[in-house]
Amino acid sequence: MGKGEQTREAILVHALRLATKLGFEGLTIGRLADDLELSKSGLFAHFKSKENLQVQVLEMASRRFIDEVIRPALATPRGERRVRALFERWLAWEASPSLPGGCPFTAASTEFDDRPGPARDFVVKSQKDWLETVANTARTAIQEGDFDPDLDCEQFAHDLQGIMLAYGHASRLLRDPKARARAERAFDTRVQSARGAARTTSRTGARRR
Amino acid sequence: MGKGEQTREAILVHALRLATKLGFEGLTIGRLADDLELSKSGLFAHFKSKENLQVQVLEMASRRFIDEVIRPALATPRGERRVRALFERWLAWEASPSLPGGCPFTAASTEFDDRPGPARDFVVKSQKDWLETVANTARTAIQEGDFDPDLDCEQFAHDLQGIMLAYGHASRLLRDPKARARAERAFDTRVQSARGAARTTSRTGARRR
DNA sequence: GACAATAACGAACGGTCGTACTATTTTGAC
DNA sequence: GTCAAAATAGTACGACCGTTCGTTATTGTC
Repeated sequence: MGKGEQTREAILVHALRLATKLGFEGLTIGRLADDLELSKSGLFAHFKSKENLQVQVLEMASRRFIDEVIRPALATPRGERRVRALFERWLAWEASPSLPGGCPFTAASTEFDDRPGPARDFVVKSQKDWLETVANTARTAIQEGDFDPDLDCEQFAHDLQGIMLAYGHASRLLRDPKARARAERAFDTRVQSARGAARTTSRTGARRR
Repeated sequence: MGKGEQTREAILVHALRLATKLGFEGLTIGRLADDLELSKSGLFAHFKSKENLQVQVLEMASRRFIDEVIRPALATPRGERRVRALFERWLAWEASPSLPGGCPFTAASTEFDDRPGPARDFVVKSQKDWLETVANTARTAIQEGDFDPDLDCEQFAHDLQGIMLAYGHASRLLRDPKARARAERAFDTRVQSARGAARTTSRTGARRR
């Protein structure tokens, strides 16, 4: 890895940090250069525009999200347990020390929802991918016999999204110490209802139909 | 109402409009003055700082929220119906033409959650009040025998918040045409579970215990 | 209709924004 | 160690930011 790529990486790490606290518009090239003790123009040269910088920050966030949330969850056993892993990994992601302002996609979602452009496009794609991953994981939980075959997996993913957004709202804005417990309880309830009539109590490997 | 208050009101109306689309930091005095064909300094004189402007915009949003969501809902019969009214009024609020970028509190929540100051303080207070209103309404639904007496009303309010946030996410960012249906379904499911063992089928006025 | 109070304006301030250029330094291959 | 290439710095730009101040126009009261 050449020198250029090295500093570019360092810039993006810090930029992501900042973006979670100040937002992606609040993220500023001058501030970034000061913090990293680089000249504004030197930093700017790595990205050819601010829009580009924003997109690259989002791309790094996406890579990290896959590494820290999706990949580990996919390494757990299929079925409800994997759904649960996805959720727990997400909670850890949201509370990650390297994201002091919380999930960057949550911030980006409200910030770009009315601002067309490549940044918005990327956020939309990321969120759709994420929802699809959750829905697919729920589908495997059906196949494993954990979830009701009649479960609407897209609805399930949508509902999980709501639980996660509410968690961010309660913990970040309201600083509610019960936020975590609330999120877990909401999750448990939702999973419970997703089980439906799939199985009653015991965890055999048997599949329905 | 004197001339001053009149234009101040007009400014706030448009500022709220803008804030839903551009955010409260993106809201700019120059832009605001241009749009309303006022001088920057003339407009500025109405508020003594931008922070003040932001707070006053939030205050107007709060007044409108009470008029358009809370008050009408409180005019409906107590019990589950009132909870439902609260939710439906909120959906209308979020889609109101005068709020082209959606609910201003949703935007403000993520924007100010890491920025201390009077604006943040006001948003926190607003959201706490709102959650409390929802929880209290759920409590009356318990009293009416519609909801399970063991229902955790704060949890219920928290969950509704998640449903609403997910609705904004799906409709505003993802432009998902099914967003509304998803939100309604999530709401129905949550209400169903809040009923618990309170009543079985018929809607008599009978109370449990 | 006079006249104080209020509202709106115009110009300017120091700052910071993103960006464009040209120079200088540093890097890495030979 | 040389030398082209790559990375960084320096300077400047026009635009807009929030804010201040002195002036002018409008309002509402008597």
